[in-house]
Amino acid sequence: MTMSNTGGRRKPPTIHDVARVAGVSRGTVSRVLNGGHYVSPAAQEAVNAAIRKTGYVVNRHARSLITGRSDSIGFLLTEPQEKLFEDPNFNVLLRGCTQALAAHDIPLLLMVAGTEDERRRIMRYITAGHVDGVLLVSSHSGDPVAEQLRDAGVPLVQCGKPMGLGSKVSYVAADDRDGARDMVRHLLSLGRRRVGMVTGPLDTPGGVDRLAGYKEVLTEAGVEIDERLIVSGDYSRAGGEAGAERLLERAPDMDAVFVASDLMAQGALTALRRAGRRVPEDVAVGGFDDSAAATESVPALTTIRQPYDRISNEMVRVLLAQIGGEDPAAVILPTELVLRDST
Amino acid sequence: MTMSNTGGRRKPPTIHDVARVAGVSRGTVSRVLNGGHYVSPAAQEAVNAAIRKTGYVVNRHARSLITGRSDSIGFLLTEPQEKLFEDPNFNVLLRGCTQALAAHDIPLLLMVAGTEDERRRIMRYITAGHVDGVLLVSSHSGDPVAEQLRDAGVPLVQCGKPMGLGSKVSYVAADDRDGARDMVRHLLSLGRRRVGMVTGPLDTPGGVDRLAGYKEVLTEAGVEIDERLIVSGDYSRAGGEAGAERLLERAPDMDAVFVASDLMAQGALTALRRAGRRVPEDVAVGGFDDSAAATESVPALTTIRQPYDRISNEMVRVLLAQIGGEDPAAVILPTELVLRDST
DNA sequence: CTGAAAGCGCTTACAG
DNA sequence: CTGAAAGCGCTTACAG
Repeated sequence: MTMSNTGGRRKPPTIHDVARVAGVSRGTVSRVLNGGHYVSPAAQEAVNAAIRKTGYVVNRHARSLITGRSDSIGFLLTEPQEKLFEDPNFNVLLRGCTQALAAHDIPLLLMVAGTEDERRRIMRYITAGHVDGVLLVSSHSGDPVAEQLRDAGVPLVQCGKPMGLGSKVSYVAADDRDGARDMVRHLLSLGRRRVGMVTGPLDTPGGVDRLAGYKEVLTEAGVEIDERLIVSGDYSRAGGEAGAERLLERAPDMDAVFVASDLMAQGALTALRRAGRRVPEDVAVGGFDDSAAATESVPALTTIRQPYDRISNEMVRVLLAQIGGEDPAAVILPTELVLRDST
Repeated sequence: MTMSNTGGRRKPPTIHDVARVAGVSRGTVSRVLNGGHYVSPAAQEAVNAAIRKTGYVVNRHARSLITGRSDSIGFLLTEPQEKLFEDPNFNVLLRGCTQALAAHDIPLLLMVAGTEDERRRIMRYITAGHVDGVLLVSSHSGDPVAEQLRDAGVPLVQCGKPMGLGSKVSYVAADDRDGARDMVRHLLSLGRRRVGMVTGPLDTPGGVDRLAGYKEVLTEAGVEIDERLIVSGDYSRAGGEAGAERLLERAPDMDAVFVASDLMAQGALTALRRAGRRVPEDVAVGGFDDSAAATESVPALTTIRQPYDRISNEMVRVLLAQIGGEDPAAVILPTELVLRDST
């Protein structure tokens, strides 16, 4: 049981207090704190008892001053459009990373670099060594921040595959192409042949790779690729709505549509409803992400599940490994087709 | 321009380097860093130039070690049900606080205390002085964490009014009662007389106060309060759906319903649609929050806007003041009726 | 296995 | 206004 200091902040016990109570030197206490190597069981025992008795918690500032590590991680969101915050996927990711780090007793610093000014300030903060590494979440990958951090030698893991080639940056991503393939195969299996697509932004991996998967499966199935059936979106609900509208104009005989995000698919549902098309009877709709938007939509969306829990866990794992000296790594995680009412 | 260290992390410059370049003592550099009092303009100048030249950034760990302050703030989320993360309001709040703090150059540490274990760990972390203060966001206020922090003398601001009386905790909240009054008055002005309500949880201020506002206005208007027209919800979409369903059973003649959150209102729309009621023709629906859910709903929700930007700004302001020695304070912010298509 | 000692980078009285 | 010096709480070689 820790001592409760009622009212006012009492000066917390230091390693010196622990040493005195345990009847050992401060060096020995420190050794116990740092893994217990080269410490006799008796001393170990005495120190642990003293820690419990005094309610001692290590002063991280003092420790960091000497180790040069901060024992904290930055979660950096670069979002020119302030959009990512509204993305339901972002929440899952943030929560996942927070908890994965908490399991290692590492605090997460949330940093938002929306403007050029903020970007500069945060870069200085990071490169001054105030965090040991960075979990980077940006919308349009190929972000200059990623390169800057890498060039400054800051351990870094990106969420999603970086667009810039040979950038030598760690990342964790779902298998976009394979997920898209699963969805389009599913739509074809329903007998649909006029399958439209609303892509993501084509300067993002999710934009490019999901489109690639779509085209591949169609080609493999001997279905001709019709460019009128392809429009690009921006991952926003409004973008999905506009995209579906355009598709209906250009290809009124469309009987299915693969929309590259659930949020956009939600917008597409609105456009289809307005156009008098029944979902899934007239047009089957497939989304991507399996975010909250998928279950909230009416009808609920058939979609491709991105394993966000695993993604955040892997991001943390890879980052900690890199901080520990390992080389950068890329992790691609499998997706899963989730069947609901929209197909 | 700061020096770019390409590849590998070079040892950052210290106050000693700056002193040497500026031709002054480290004490003088420190004084410039800390407000520039008792420093001659010449020295001031020389130091600033040296800082620019060396790219010096203060080592916060060393500073914290001596000042006893951490110069960071914790954003603590206590959520037994992991629910808050999905709440669209939460995002706005988190982003607002992050940016308000960034303006003061103060990093925000995100902490999630979902389980008893996490709560314990985080309490130790906080009381050990690793943050200077805490922004507390909890669903059910009257949270034991708030009391523990207050008793430990940790500066603290809660989002939303604490339920426990006389708790002497700072908080920032929207005016729930007044907002509810505005909404119900609006519904009455439409000529509706059978106005139902789906409340929030009655162990939260938003639950209690919005209900109070509802009853007051009805009474003032000479409309009898019918308990069949009141059901309680849990702020979830599903809860709103179930609530509206129950209301329709108990009071089929209901011609309007005030739902205590947009998310619940979204659920209520689903239930109404299923029951064949047109919104707003048959039943007018009013929400609360003006969250993303309000504009995403079909029809878009008439609602009460909570000024989340101001709330987060005020939370930060009050917390920093309290850290600076001021007494706790309560801030109640006005709400605003936002008219859309559901009424 | 253990203690004494140096030192991490800063701030802050203390003299001047 | 300024410098020299002490000290914040820890870790880590260095002897033993």
